[in-house]
Amino acid sequence: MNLTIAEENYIKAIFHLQQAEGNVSTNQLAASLHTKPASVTDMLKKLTIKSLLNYEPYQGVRLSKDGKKQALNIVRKHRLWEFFLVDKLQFGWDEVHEVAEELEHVRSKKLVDKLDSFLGHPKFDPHGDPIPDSNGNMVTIRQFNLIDIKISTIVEVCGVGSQSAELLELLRHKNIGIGTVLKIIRKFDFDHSVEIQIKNSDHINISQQLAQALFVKLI
Amino acid sequence: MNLTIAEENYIKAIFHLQQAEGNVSTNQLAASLHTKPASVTDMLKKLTIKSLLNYEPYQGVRLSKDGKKQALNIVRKHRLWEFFLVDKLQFGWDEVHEVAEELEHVRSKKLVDKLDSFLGHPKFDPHGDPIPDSNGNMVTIRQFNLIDIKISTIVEVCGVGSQSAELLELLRHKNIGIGTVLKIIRKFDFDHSVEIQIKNSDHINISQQLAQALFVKLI
DNA sequence: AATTATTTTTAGATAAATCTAAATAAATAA
DNA sequence: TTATTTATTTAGATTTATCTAAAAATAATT
Ligand SMILES: [Mn+2]
Ligand SMILES: [Mn+2]
Ligand SMILES: [Mn+2]
Ligand SMILES: [Mn+2]
Repeated sequence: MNLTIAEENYIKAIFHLQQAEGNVSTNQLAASLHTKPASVTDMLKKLTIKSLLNYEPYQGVRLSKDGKKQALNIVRKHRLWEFFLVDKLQFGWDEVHEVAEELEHVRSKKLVDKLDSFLGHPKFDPHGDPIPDSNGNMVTIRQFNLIDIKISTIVEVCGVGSQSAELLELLRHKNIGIGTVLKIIRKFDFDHSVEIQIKNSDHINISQQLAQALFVKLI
Repeated sequence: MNLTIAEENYIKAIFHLQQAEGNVSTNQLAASLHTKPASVTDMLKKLTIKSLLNYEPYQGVRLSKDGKKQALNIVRKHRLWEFFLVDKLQFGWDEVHEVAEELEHVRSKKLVDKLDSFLGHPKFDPHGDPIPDSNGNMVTIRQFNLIDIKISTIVEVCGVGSQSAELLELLRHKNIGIGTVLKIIRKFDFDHSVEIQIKNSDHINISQQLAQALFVKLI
């Protein structure tokens, strides 16, 4: 069954939202897709008929098994294209999201699989998010929020909490990216900021907001 | 001014049709876009309002200056993506048209220009068609129809008359592609077939229809 | 429990892109 | 030159995706 671009964007948004919380509400979806609740309700009815999700009025939605499968395929395409843009075309990691938002809708299984080979079957996209394989499986690593790491621990940045241009601009300025290895030097109770050290360079200060937007793994 | 995918497909179709003939008729466009004449008329009115073409009822259309500029940009994207698919992703030249038909609509000037660099600024797509640069300029080579070449002449295949899967399948079978160098051995008056020789292999016979679908240059 | 506020759905419109069937214009043939 | 055929346009519908405004359901507060 072939989905329209709008339908694919809804399916993907529901997928991401239901990871965090349980049922996804109409308002959440409207906010996430920059559209209006009334439009969301219409689309939910349509996707229900296509049995991509389970929806009862006023109760929010969750993807069906088939819906989840479709979502994983779109996420796979999105992240593979992001990897391509950064790795092959030298885009900055803060510039690729929008473009991938269009490329993800190109329909050709052969294209995706050949792209995957060409890129060397990458496991993570430029933002540290795992790339599903053609069966929808992806690696899961135990990742922690930087704000929760104890002093003196050495960790590696492996993900960011949002794709916003503002966050990525700040990270670029502080020289922090996926794979950056850093040590927690000190934590301040007043504003919950964190002092860290990257490699052997000077100590730098990370605000509470920024620390909460960084996911790390122990090494 | 941002065009929809449907508008871009119309603009590109008009561009290709007006190369061959003068004014492009409603029926020609309908056939080329696999749509109905009534739909074409509607779209022509819309594109006229956007001043992308000059249209008077019953007289057919031609692109305006701006329309031609838009068309060249779409053609550029289409051919660059085709080159990418064949050169980097190992697609066959007979498999790329459909996929490029979607990729050509991804809107990002930066993407196109970076792709162009990544590919090494190719001048021709896998079917031998010239790729416009970012200003809309493309090389023009004097090319002839194979059917018109004299006996004993040595030529190089540089283009095909159509992108149809049927043609490309036949060419693949006969081991003929862009860049193939061949010699005209004999021409038969009965069916206007042509006997040719590729490199030092055996003579093979080319039907009139096939010879008319092959463009070559003198070397 | 009754009132108020919030969320969600329905009703009714609109714009884009398409279609079929009918009307009209242009081209061709008798 | 009139009649016939062909090409093109108009009229009226349909599907998809959106919106605003109003109604209804649910949740939160007195
Ligand atoms: Mn998208
Ligand atoms: Mn990403
Ligand atoms: Mn296209
Ligand atoms: Mn081509």
